[in-house]
Amino acid sequence: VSKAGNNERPAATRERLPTVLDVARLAGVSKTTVSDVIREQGSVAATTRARVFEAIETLGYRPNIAARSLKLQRTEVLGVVAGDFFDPFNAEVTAHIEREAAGKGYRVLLATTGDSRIAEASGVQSLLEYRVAALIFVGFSGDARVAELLGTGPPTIFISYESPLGSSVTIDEKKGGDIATTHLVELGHRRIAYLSTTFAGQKQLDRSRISGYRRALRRAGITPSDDLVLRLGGIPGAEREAIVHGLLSRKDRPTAIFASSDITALELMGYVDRIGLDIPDDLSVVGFDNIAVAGLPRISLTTVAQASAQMAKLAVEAAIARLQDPGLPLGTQLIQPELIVRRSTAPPR
Amino acid sequence: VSKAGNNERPAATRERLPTVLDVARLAGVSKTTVSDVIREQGSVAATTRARVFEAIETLGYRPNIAARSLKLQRTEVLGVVAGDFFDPFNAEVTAHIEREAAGKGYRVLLATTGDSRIAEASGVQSLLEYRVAALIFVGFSGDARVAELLGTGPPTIFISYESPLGSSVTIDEKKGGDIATTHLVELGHRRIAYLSTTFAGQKQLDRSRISGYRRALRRAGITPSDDLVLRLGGIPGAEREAIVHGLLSRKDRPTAIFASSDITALELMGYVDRIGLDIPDDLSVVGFDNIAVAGLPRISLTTVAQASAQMAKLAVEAAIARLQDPGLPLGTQLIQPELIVRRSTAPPR
DNA sequence: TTGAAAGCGCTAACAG
DNA sequence: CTGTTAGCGCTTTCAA
Repeated sequence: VSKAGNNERPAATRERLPTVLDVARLAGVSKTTVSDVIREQGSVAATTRARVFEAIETLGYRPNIAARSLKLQRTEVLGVVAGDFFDPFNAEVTAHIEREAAGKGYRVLLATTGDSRIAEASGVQSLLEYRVAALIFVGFSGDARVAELLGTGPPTIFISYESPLGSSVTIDEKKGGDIATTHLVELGHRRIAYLSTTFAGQKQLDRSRISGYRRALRRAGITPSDDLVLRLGGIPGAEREAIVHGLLSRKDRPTAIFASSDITALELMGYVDRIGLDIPDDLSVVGFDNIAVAGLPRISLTTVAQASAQMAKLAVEAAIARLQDPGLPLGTQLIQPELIVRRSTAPPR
Repeated sequence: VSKAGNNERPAATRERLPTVLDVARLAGVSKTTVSDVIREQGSVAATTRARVFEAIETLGYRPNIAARSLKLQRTEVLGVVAGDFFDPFNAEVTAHIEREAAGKGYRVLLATTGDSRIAEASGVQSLLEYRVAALIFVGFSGDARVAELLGTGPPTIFISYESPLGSSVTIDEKKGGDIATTHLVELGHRRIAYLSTTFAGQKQLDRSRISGYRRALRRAGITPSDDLVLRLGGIPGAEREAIVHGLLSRKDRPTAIFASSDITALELMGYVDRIGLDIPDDLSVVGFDNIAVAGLPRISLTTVAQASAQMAKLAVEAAIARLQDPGLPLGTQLIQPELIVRRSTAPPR
């Protein structure tokens, strides 16, 4: 890390930015008129308007949003709380939320939690201090402190979570777990394991997917075994690999694994490759999310697709709808999961 | 998409949130005292303080940041302008920026551009209206309109870009292009192509990496050929594949390709797999960025690493330093690129 | 140790 | 069609 200074003149002490008053003076009108021109409201004579625009231009005037929000008692900012962006699913959803929000004139204020409940709670607290117009959770731990904060908060939308605290946009998680497992059952697998590495917080999500997994097994006449359910959230990487290694070394090792997310499936594939087992010949793997990389030929992961763009769109729309009509009832928008069959699954041999 | 309403009572009309004044009244003190307690300033008697805290608690009071910023004439918000999050490199850097900023008491206000200059300009404009304390660009198009906006703006830090408009945190792009190409040369390759799909905006970055590529070729006594430089930014996917297919169908086809980013390399690998060529036996591929998936066994992409966490940290630190001392000279923090050799490169056969 | 009052930049009555 | 004025919630002199 080297450092190359350059000889730019240091920025002069930051002078005050121009205000409506400055513009008004320069244009020879009152504050109100300037305000009206900016907001395209009231009726201002064309010539006056032109002068105002000119003044704005020459001064480089930019409205101060903080002052406006203070007066208006509302903001056009959406608070987004997301786990982290190392799971591309979160990043993709957040990107779509931002695009969607920007299209509707809203900005996104971000708080990532890095899978820490403390960070989650303090992030939410902070977003609330900014008086965000609405809050969108891209995944939620269910933390009680956060729930309490939300009580007096703005409209809240949960993605991939359901709670009476707000509206939800989620796929049918249980059904997702079911179709993934059913796919494996139909291929002829009997010993099917479940693997999750989602952080300790994401309990609800884990539970729904597992219950779908169990339902599918039972329907096929297979008794679910707790032995085959590995929840490795919060466990460090090396230890995780050892546990998976253990699972795959048993004489009655599973012939298929349903991973609770693509990122988990990818991690698993790494372990499996290192052990020297072949996917799908020795082991079938199904993921969940259908992140972009899952479709790469090298990966070709069979997975349950969540339409991230659609979910983001619905979440933003729901947030704004609740904003415009606070009386709107809460509800859940349930998206249908879709199985994407690729080459990581095959009949057991 | 089905919709399940539930019977929650609709939120009552949003009553005004409590203010310092409400707290003051309840605690039987003045606004000033409340303010002092909150900001842990001045000297307030312990008993008074306790009463104030109690009032805050029962009222569920939360300071209004907009009002505070208006008074203080500053915010603790960092504006982040990023291309999009479909390139995991951007997502990773942004995630690190957010973590780093949060640790220092700053929030991140986001504007993604989706590779559109219009979105970039309007996003910056909007962030400036929010009076962000500093701006961090995760990649920049170099657009002149934006440059103009920045003239009167807050401290600006560019990641992966250099400009007199602000400070920079970037790896030595030219050297990166050089070491990637040199690696291929040393393996014995002579016909080495360059491929980029970065959006039309990212010219500077493309240019630096290409110039490193050319330098390495010349050093090896190879004359760079424009024929082998493919810049496919802005060209739709199907057409791209056809062009790459064309390149790889020539009788004197290249035996190696240096891709300007991992995401481009991944895309390329997909095309190559579909053509039926083997990597690395028929074609060596080097990427740039070292995003998380590049290390997956299935991908095992040789690449030039950019330390995204470090870059984010330096960018946030630089931003805050400039905030605290506006007289600080601009400068570039140059990070050294590092070649990560994996299994996508081998000698030509 | 506490309180009164002014003002940050903006919008919205309400007059003229 | 334009201007005056009050006030959003907060911090900060300056007095008491």
